[in-house]
Amino acid sequence: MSETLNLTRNQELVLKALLHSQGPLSAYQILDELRGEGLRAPLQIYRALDKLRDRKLVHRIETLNAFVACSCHADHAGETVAFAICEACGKVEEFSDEALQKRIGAWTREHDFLPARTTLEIKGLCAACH
Amino acid sequence: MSETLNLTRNQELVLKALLHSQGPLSAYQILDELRGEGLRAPLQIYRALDKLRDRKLVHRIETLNAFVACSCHADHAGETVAFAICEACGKVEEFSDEALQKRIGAWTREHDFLPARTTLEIKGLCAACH
DNA sequence: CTCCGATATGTTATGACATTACATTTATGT
DNA sequence: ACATAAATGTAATGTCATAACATATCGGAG
Repeated sequence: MSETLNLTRNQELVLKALLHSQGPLSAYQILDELRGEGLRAPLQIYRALDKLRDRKLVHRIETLNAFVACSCHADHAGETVAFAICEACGKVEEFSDEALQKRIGAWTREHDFLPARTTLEIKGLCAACH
Repeated sequence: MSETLNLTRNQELVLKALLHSQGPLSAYQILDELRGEGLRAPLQIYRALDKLRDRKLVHRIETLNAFVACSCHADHAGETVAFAICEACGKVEEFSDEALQKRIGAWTREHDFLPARTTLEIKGLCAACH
């Protein structure tokens, strides 16, 4: 799978670290996990993350300063991705809601605002934690 | 006005700095503006910001690591506040959209997620900048 | 194949944002 | 006026992210 994506070694290591993780990881946590693989500097992680984010294989969670592997198997080009973040267990649920996007689009049209990127993050307690 | 809010000196200085600003300010930018008033340490700013945020007089823009004075004169207790951020001129438009909140509420109910705080930030170009 | 440009990597240093810990002062209520 | 809670001052440190520069690797054109 990763092979067909033509990832470089560092990119693949970073993506795997995120895929194996239960929750989001900060760049420095990823670095710590990959020191055994020879990675030493934060920039090595950030560079890999940048490429992975370009390809939508990884998302940044703004409210956590952390990163998650994309769990949406569809190709969400252009789509806004949203997150529900459990403050108890740390799990992050990624979703994309058509109606929500329409509603955001309606607001931006009404206000003549040209949207580029939308960040939507909901913090609370997931089904398992309340 | 500020007097009726019973703000402390530091809180008032920080709030005024934000009110006088065209756009969002980072805590360190606020500090720089207030050195003349005798403030010296980041913590003095962060503490004032925390109190102001508790009282919803100030909001944090997560995607900018910066803060804005609340521009909504209504009392938005419990409401989700959203932001449209112009990447050209830096202006931040604060808004609260009923339909949007309903839609987010619908998603959380469907997924049995108990929401606490929602962050919604749209980056793009404002009417004046495109 | 070999050369070249583009891309990725390695490394050090530094910048930007935020908090911990502790001592002191000021405000508030009884 | 006294006790307690809230706010303040200060230094040090922790966390997140990027700049600058040198080197190596990949992929295509000749």
